[in-house]
Amino acid sequence: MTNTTLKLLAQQLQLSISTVSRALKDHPDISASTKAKVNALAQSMDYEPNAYAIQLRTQNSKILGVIVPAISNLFYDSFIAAIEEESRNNGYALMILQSSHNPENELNNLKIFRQNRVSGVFACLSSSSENLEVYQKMNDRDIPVVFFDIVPKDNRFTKVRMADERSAIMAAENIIKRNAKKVLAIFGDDNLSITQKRKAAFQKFLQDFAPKIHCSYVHAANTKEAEDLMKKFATKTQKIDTVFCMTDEILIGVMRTIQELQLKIPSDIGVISISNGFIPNLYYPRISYVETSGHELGKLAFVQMMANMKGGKTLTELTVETKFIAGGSM
Amino acid sequence: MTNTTLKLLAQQLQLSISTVSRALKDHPDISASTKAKVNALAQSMDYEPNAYAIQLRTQNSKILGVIVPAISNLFYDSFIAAIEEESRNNGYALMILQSSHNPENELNNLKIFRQNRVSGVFACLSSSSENLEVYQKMNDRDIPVVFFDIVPKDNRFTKVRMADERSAIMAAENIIKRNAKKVLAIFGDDNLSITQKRKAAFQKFLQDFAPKIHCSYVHAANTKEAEDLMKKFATKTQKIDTVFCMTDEILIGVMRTIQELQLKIPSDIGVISISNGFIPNLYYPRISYVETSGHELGKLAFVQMMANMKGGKTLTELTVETKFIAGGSM
DNA sequence: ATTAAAATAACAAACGTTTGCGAAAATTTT
DNA sequence: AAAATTTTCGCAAACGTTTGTTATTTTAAT
Repeated sequence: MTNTTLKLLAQQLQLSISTVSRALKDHPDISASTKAKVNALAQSMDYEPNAYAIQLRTQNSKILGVIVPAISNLFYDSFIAAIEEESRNNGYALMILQSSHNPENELNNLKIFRQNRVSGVFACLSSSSENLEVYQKMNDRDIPVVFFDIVPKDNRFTKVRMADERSAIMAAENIIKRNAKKVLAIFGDDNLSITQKRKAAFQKFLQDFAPKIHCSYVHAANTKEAEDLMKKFATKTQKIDTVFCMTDEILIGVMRTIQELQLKIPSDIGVISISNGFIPNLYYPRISYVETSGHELGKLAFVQMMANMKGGKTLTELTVETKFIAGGSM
Repeated sequence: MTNTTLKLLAQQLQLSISTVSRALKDHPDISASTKAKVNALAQSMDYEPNAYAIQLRTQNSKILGVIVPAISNLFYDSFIAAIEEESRNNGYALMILQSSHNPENELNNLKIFRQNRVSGVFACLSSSSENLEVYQKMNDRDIPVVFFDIVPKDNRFTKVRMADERSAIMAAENIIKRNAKKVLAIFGDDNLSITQKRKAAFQKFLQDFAPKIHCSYVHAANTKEAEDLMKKFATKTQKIDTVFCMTDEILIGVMRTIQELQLKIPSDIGVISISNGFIPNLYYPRISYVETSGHELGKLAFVQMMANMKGGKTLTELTVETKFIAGGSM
């Protein structure tokens, strides 16, 4: 069964293609009566305009590209869900590709985006040290690029990200408020700028405002490392009384150890993390966390995208603020 | 800056458009020397073919549509990740739309798919009692539809899903093996056929092979309900010794209560769930579960899609087998 | 040196739309 | 009733490809 086209409708109605086209878009040139006829037939033959023909003619694809490191990820999920919603409300569809943290895939994805003439792309870098030339070329072609989460230093681009320093400071604030004495602070991959920023801010704040607190700074690349680190520090003679987890992965490892050692939260140990909130709520008591909302970030990114597409360039680095969500773990 | 087109290349090279087109696809009619020239220029002007023009001409979009209830979902995530990977390897791109469990959105998404002339669609029903006519129309238009996870009863369609009965039986087996006396079995939304199947199989198996076990069957629509139900049953005089959780959401609620009441796993209470494995591994000890792999399902779905697209109709309902993953909770 | 065959490249139509422009029909104004 | 205006619609070109057919050139065969 072949698709219904304008031509087909036109033939059936003994009208020209252009008249049918205009009738369907409620063009003032067309009389009400023919509009009615056209719409009726279009409905009954369930005509759907061919998006490809339209794009070819209008040079406007109504498709936005998204590159994420992984779809299977709490944070990126909520980010995608947010821009999907916004896109839908604005007549756009999303083409989502994952880079799997691989720059080669990322490049290939961009090629697909260009072949599909996306009107814009949301990109999360798969590696911090990246060749940005290809993104620049997109911008040159008037295809706005909005970087999110893992963004380049280069400020020729529009970027949105969480307020990383602020969130680390918030965590530190609450550690001081808890009156902690001995803290274990577990950070993520040291190569990521996001880690460095958070760590620097956290460290400085603690030293400035609570120099007496003894804090051990360590890094865990994954859940297992976090689990082991926690075990090591929790069984020392000089026990820690508070642990800070920079990511969900770290929190998961830490919590496994806490449950294994049957430590009581918050009396034996206080726990605070940075998270979008899903993982912290899996436990009892709920873990207190500084919220980094992929959803919020997605909304902001979309606004920026629209701004870029409408007006001229808005070359700014915007951050979305974070807030502290009190659970029962501090 | 305008996009590079075949026409542009042809003008620069003083060749016809058709020659350039054929040169780029290594057509035997074109001499090696011109091919070289064409490729060189195409490269330097970084030409990317316009996917829309190609689709218009060839009537083949190389895009597959996916409808999931929610992107932010462990199971669907892994499903999407799997078909994304397969698609990429086969030259397809994905258009992912979420229905948010809303049939109206689902309908609208299908419209977008048709407008974009997708070559096939993977669909997870947002409601069990659904008007399938629109899907039938897709099939009539030679657009294969592969239903996954939540599938219609109607067997005009290709369906893939987890072996729901088997997984429920596996759980029951392990409950018997544990020598449980008093069991709480929490199932999900009773309206879903997936729930009914699992429950029926579970119940029958338990009655047939261990009629002495006392089992309470309840339903929880969300995490909170599961948490409350668990609290109610765990504080009864006649305490339960084992709990079965049909979904991750339920497991999360149950675990919150278990932690709150400080029950010891597995001595005070045994826990078993059906899950893709992420959530069960967040706890200590790790929760034993029957694995339902979205990844596996995705791969199977893709195979079915390709089969449908190549050969004739393969109207079958395939299931992917599940396996029991022993944690320390039984 | 002719002719036949093979290699190479150009022509043109088609895919389904949109849209500027012009033509015909209907209506209003003189 | 003729002219001016407005309403309604059709024509044709264009978007960037692919591909069947044809034309030209080169090479090989007689």
